[in-house]
Amino acid sequence: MAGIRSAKLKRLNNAPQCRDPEITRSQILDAAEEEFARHGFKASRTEAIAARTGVTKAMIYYYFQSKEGLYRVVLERCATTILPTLEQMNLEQLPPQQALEQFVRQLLLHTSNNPNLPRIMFLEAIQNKGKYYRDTANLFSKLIAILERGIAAGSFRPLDSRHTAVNILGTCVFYFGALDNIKHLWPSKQMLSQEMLEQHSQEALNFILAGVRAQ
Amino acid sequence: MAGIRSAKLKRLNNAPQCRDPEITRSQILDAAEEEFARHGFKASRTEAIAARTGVTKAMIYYYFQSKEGLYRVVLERCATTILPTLEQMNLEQLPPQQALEQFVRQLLLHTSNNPNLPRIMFLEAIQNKGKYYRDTANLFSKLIAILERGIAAGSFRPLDSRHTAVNILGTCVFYFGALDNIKHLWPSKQMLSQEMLEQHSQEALNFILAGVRAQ
DNA sequence: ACACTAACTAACAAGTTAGTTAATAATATG
DNA sequence: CATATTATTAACTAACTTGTTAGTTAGTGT
Repeated sequence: MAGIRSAKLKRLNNAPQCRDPEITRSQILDAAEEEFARHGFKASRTEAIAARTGVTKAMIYYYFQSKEGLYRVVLERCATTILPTLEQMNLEQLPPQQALEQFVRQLLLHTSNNPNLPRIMFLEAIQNKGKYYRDTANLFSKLIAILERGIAAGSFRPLDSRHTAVNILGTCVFYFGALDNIKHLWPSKQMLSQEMLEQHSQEALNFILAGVRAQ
Repeated sequence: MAGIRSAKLKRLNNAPQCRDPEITRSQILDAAEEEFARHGFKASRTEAIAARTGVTKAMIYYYFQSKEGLYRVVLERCATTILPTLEQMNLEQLPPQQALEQFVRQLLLHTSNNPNLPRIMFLEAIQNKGKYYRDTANLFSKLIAILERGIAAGSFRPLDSRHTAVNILGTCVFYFGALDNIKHLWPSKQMLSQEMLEQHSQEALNFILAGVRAQ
């Protein structure tokens, strides 16, 4: 147990109280993301977020004005990356099967890197009816376009593109949303370990490609 | 604006104050199920549940002792039906393909009749880490058994049974969990209408059967 | 060394929410 | 029909949570 003076200079697990706005701000965001992904907006406690960060509750208001302000920034930070990446891939120019495979691979990679994202989006949609964030629309329309191209080309079976898009998205993200419902199936594994994420990605991809293929 | 006296005798939309414990109890349960399915345990307000029912908050404590007591009963009521039904179907005796089809049909029927169930289970798992309810285990082991039988018999491709079980369950219930994320895809439809539920069931079944089939 | 500012804290005010209680209205029963 | 019982309410309390404020500490330029 170090002296009071030195403890005062530390943050969290012996990280020094940094007094660096960039760092503090992003530490609060990280903590908030975890908290919001578990509890949703309303049931999250600003006090708990502050405690995780190792900083006072007042800092949330110093940097983000309100609990809602913090929540908005968390949502924005979560949601930015995937679409631009998909745009760059020029999936329209690939044959439908390959386009679908690339789309799914990218989505799985993205969720593997941001496992909180599906839960935050669920909770946001369920609890706040998308008041603070919508915009899964673009993702869906990209996927639907690929599916319809594939049906027209005869490489996919004659499926309903919208329902199937939902089922594909579901297969990719359900694993993350249901983490705590299913972890008992792998008693000795960490659900977010590299190994498990790769397994999930591989199995999800196989399942999806088999699920749409014209026999 | 009717007189105060007459207003006092009514419940909800002009339903008379019934004073029937059976009815009141189950009305509270219905209201609580909706509320808990939207907000989870912590963020649900007893006041809001009471208001939905058209009864005073104190009635929750009269019938269920505590908010937690009410929540437990809601969870139990949600979760009871599916497993016994599956047991009675003697799926072990059917060939794997048929067993899987029956399993999935039954699960889809059950979730269609109880669309709050998936969301409540999500929220319970995410927010409370299954403190109040676990027991998706039996459902999973039944499904895994069918899959492994099918792989051994060569009627299913060589998939990972646990991951695939998760993907199958996910395909069945994701629709209900993500209701608010996806409803924009059908601007003119009601997501829980008979028509849409049948479509979802049909498409989910096709997707799943195609997803596991050998070759 | 000194003034100045940005980052931060502790303590509190205001509002919300779970749970209680004492009284009252409807119903059943002898 | 009087009385006991059960269902229900209104008004309250205690605990909790958001947001505020007044003041403290650490760094920076002079």
